[in-house]
Amino acid sequence: MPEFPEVHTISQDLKKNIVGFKVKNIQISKYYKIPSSVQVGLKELIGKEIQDVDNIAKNIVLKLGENSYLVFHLAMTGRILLREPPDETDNWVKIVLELQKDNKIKHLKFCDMRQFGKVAVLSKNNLDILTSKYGLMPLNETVSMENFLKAIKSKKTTIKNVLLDQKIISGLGNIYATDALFLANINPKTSTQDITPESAKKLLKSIREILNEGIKNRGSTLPDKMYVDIFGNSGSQQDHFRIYLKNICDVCNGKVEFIKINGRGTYFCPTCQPLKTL
DNA sequence: ATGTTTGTTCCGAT
DNA sequence: CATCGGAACAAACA
Repeated sequence: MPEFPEVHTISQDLKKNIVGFKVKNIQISKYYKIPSSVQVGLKELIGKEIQDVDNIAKNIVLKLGENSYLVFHLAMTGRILLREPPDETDNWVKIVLELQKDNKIKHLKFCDMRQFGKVAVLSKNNLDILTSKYGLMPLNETVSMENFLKAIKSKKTTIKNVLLDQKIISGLGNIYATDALFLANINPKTSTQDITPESAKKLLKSIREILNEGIKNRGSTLPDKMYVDIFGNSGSQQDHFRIYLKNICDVCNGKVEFIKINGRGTYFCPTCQPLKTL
């Protein structure tokens, strides 16, 4: 679900709206099964002030002190909502942080229908360890085509698979990877070993274009409405999908093919994305 | 009842 | 060792 543009939208909106607030109380749903160590870590946040919010790959990171970071991973169906009381109407609420600044109260809710999401309270050292597990961030301007090509070639698999491997390239999920490959005219089944410097250059440019557009449009909200921003509003990138969910190619009017690669639904146009082998 | 889903991890097979 | 496919986590929907 949330990929980089969605997570980035959430973390930036949180930053604007909760920095300076203190954690007044924390409620954990009794139906939500998390390790007791995490429950203890959460309770230790009471009384601390939110100093900063950012994201590391698809993780949302709240800084509550030099050595105390609250990290959420939303996986498929996680949501972060910021509500002002009274506010009892949200579904699948697992954790509520009651925040206070002066006389203002806000409720930061972590919701998760399928419960594949993760929450953790990490020390600076453990946050650094988490950070080190992620590969290059395509939007980082210091990433060159050479770095990117080297990362791609470090694994022998399909280009689609390597784009989704967070240890190699971080932030892309199924939707944005699918659209970026279409934009770069690369067949998703192409072997990483067959990617040329020219196509790597075009792919990096396409990934940046699609991620920046996703950020500008505040993410993608599919028909199931699972992703919404912290205020409960939908994004609009779904109105600009290049090939994801489509039946007919917008460019050539040919029939879009739908296949599974590593179990993930993959759309591609056989005409615009021919399979090339060296 | 079956198949599908934006993510990640682990296991066994190859 | 590298990689793949499937299962698992759990819930809603068509």
